[in-house]
Amino acid sequence: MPETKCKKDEDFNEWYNEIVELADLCDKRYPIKGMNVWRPYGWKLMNHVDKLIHEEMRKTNHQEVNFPLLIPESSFKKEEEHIEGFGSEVFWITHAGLNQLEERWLLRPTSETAMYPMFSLWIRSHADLPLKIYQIVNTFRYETKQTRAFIRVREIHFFEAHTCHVNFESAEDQIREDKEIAKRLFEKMCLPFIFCKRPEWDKFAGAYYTISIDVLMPSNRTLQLGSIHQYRDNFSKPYEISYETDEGTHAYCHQTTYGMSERILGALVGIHGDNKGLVMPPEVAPRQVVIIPIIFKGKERIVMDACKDIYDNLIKIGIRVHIDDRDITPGNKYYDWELKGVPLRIEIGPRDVENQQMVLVRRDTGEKKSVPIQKADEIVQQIFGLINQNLYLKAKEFLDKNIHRVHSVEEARNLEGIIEIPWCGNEKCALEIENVLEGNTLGEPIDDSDRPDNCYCSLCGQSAEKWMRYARTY
RNA sequence: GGGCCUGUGGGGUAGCUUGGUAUCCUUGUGGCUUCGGGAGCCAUAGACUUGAGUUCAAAUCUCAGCAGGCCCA
Repeated sequence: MPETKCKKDEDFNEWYNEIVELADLCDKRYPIKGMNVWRPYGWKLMNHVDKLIHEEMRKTNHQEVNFPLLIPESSFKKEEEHIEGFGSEVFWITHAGLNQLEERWLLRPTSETAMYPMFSLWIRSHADLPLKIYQIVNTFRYETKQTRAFIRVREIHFFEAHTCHVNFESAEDQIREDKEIAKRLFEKMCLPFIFCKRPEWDKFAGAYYTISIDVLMPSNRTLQLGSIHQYRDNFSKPYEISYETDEGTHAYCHQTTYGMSERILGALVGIHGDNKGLVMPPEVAPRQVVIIPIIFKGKERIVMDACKDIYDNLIKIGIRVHIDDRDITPGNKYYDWELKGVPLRIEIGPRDVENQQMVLVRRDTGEKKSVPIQKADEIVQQIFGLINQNLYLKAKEFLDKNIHRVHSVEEARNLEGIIEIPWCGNEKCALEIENVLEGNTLGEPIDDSDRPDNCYCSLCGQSAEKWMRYARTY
């Protein structure tokens, strides 16, 4: 049985490193740390994830834009907290050709400071609001820590939505919509997640508050897949994004942003994969069905014809299907497509053609069965449903099993995964809990209104204000 | 910022202690035979991170650079 050298449940990090290269997702040999080459299969996969995002944006009336990569230093420096947060990790451009630039430029670490001077020009009246735009572009951060394919990189494949609203309440409505987008999107990718409201000292630089979207990787470390930020008027004031109200007065906009990256791909690989390779949910699989002809001498024609019939049948209902007619043995092809995570395999040999049957093999369970060729379209769609359900439930079960609500650090000490523990609201206590638990503060749950009544801060013993989540993170 | 380690065909490796002939697996290419879980045979291609030094002779020893990994602050 051919499998990865490193086993997923023995050394997850090594397994992950092995799999991203074996499956042709990326090439890490590019000579700059944290900048990997997207290979065709990986890029295709990313495009399919992006396609789901584009769909959501269309449904929610966001317009796509594309801003320049470079930002003048003066634009960047208008919001103080923002500079402090990003200052140490931006790439600077100081020269052009043989000349030193009069004003330095930087590669966007995110696009607030590129967009907001333009927003200031675009928005004049309440009729221009809400403004809802987004882009999917590369952003740059000079990471000094260890980099990891798709998880911690220096050139980030970044989705960012930016919105402007007449007031705080309207921006809050946007955040409600953002949360719904996340629920729909990640369900399609079979990725159960949690929302966390990040603690004051760890929110996005310049934000009023930040909500993170976190998944739990098999290593029991969390991976943040996205952020939703409420800016209030923190940026609109320094960038002078104001409008004329219907009463003729002037007011500053309230803003939100929504960010996600190729970390989604990291989660798909890490959460669904196994020791045979990737396991892709049908929604994002570049190839959803692969047909393997089993050719015997003299029977080439009838087998290929049957394959073609099934192919036509599936393509008609929009399935991404591929006939693998390479001149290598069938077994070789099986391993290849299992490595790439194709959800469903169809085998057709002379025996099947005779019986008007085909062999179906599920990637997620390995289950194999013969079904009538005529019903291919119907059965394939039905099985996609089962695969989605199975992948989601497996991941959900793992997540639920590893969220632990406890009342003291002693109880938490030997637990893996995500810890929820009562906390008094004092930053010092939280940081000390981080030390004791050797984890990071994720934030407080927002999706349940549970308050830790009659509970006491697990550190100082004062009456607890909220549940706080801790975990080891990527 | 401080410390430690590594660099050999496309990939994975042996050789380095004790200087002299670069090993094995995989992959690529051409051909014949094959095809229900990585088929076989034949032919063929392909590497010592860069520079300097020591030496008759350097993958091997020394120094420096570049690149990567890990640990600490």
